[in-house]
Amino acid sequence: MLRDVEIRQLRALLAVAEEGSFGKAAERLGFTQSAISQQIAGLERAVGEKVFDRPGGPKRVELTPTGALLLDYATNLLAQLHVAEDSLRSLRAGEVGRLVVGSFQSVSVNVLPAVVGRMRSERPGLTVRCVEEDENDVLVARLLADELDLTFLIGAPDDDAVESVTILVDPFVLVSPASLAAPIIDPRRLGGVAMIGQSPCACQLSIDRALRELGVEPDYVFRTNDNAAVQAMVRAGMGCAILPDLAVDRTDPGVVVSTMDPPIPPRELVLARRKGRTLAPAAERFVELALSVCEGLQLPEYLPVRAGA
Amino acid sequence: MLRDVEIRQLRALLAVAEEGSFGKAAERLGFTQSAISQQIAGLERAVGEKVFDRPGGPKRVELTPTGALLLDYATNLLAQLHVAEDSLRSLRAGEVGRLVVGSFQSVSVNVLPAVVGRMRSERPGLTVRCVEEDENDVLVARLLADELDLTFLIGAPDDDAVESVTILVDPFVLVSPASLAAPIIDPRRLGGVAMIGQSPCACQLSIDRALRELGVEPDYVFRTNDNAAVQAMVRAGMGCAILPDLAVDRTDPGVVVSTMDPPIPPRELVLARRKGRTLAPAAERFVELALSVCEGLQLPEYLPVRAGA
DNA sequence: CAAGTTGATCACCAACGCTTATGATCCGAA
DNA sequence: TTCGGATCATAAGCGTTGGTGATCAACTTG
Repeated sequence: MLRDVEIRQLRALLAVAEEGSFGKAAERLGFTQSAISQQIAGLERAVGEKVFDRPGGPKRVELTPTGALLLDYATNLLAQLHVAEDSLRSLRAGEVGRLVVGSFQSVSVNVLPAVVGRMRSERPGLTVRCVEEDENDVLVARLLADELDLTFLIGAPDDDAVESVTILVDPFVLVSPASLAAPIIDPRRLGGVAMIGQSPCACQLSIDRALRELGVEPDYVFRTNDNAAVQAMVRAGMGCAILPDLAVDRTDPGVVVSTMDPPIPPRELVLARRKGRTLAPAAERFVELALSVCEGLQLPEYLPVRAGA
Repeated sequence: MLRDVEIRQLRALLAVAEEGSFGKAAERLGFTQSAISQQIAGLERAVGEKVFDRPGGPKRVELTPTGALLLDYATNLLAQLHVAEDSLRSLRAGEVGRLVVGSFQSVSVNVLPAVVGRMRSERPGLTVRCVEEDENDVLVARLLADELDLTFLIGAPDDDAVESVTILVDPFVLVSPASLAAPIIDPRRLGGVAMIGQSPCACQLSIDRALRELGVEPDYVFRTNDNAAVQAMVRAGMGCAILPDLAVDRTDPGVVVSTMDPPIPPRELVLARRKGRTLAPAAERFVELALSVCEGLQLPEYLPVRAGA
């Protein structure tokens, strides 16, 4: 039945119907008249009935009712193929395509807006959706569940189904109240000092580990996952905090931000994707833009060099 | 580009996407794994990019963004093909299809309702459209212009682009006022008798020709194309009329209907179609039903035998 | 009736597309 | 780490398909 019609035959149907002649149709499609004759014959074999009445001689061939019905669908079908082609072009140009990015607080505040902004100005039609999660593992899980195309993470994950590129090395800084006589610089002096911290996320755990290696057991008097809240606590003189540089509001006159000496290992911000998974061009572009934005961030403020200044 | 994708490849795309495996898809479609591999490869060649990510090993193959986009269209396309198949079935069953029939007054009143009624009870979904024209030639012209699929005509047309079947031989009868002492039977006695006629259409002309051959010059005191009006005029005693039997209302007690002796040549009602033109099954059925309905009409009332009775 | 259309058909041949068989790759268990 | 199992890719073989070019047959027109 119709199961074995070929697109080529539908194109022939359309051309013949419009031209009213096998020969003209052949010319239009770049075939010989013989080929068109065979294509239509094949179509008629598949359909089981004639699709054209052939009056013979120089008269136009005319569609049978069956042919007219078929032409309707053929036209539609071929049009859809063109639409598909256009969509494909748009996809290639990065103008469309799902783009769901996993993120977390400090990135959402300091990196994402710039990246998304540049994406949107480059590709006005595209929508980027962001999903925020505090836990690294949750982000990885959602990436693997195909809910995310890309995700920001803290540190390259230990999962070989995931591939990641480092986009920013974000050093930890010590934040102390401006009211303090001399700001603390040496983390080893934090023993016995009241501190503000986060609940034990990946980031916080790495800080604690580093402090213990320096022989310091941190004393957290308050914990919150809201970076601004941490900073407000410090400003209020409730204690000191160690925060990723990216999470600190440096315009706040109520706190002093100091590079630690000796430093503790900085956190790495990476952008992760499923290994072996092809991404839409728009997503690829997102990675490039994220890298470019972070380069711009690193130079003025976060360069490791500054640690020695 | 997309210009040379094949339906077979879209089917493979769909099957692989659903099964998550080339092998399973092959099994479903009745091919070998190798064939599917080649079909997908061909599709990817046509599209210009990979359509599936192949993780290797027993993992599911997964659509790339391009593949997902393409699948959308493929699904749609294949669905349309199924719809087309259904439509074709309906057409074959005579459930759908344009059916425009040309007609004229006496047929519209006495034949069409029965035929259309049987069509509609046989095929509830189908709509039959009727176009009424008084002139035979106009009907033929509209048939040739493809505005009509079929048309009733008076007499087989003299045009070899048209094919016709006689569906009814309709004798002319003489209609005289009931008030008349003795109804006229011999048309030769019509000389000098006031008559009601139609304007000179094909039908009227053939009556006049026949009368003249009998040596009678008809004297029309009133002309109208409305058969009921003609009969009303006769009833009112304004004169006699010669009408096709089919056009006469025999339930009217105000007139006397008589078979003429000698008779004049009856008119033939035919159903005409364009020669060499395939008709929709519904139209073919219409012809059959028209024949059957007219057979039913002929027997009780219009049989030529009755002329001798 | 002859000329000039037009579609159908035949013979031929290249290319396609399927199958079978084998190779390469990856995962997971031992 | 290594081996077995599963998966897709690739190569060779081969029948079929689908193209061209040359007629053929049917029809219209002068």
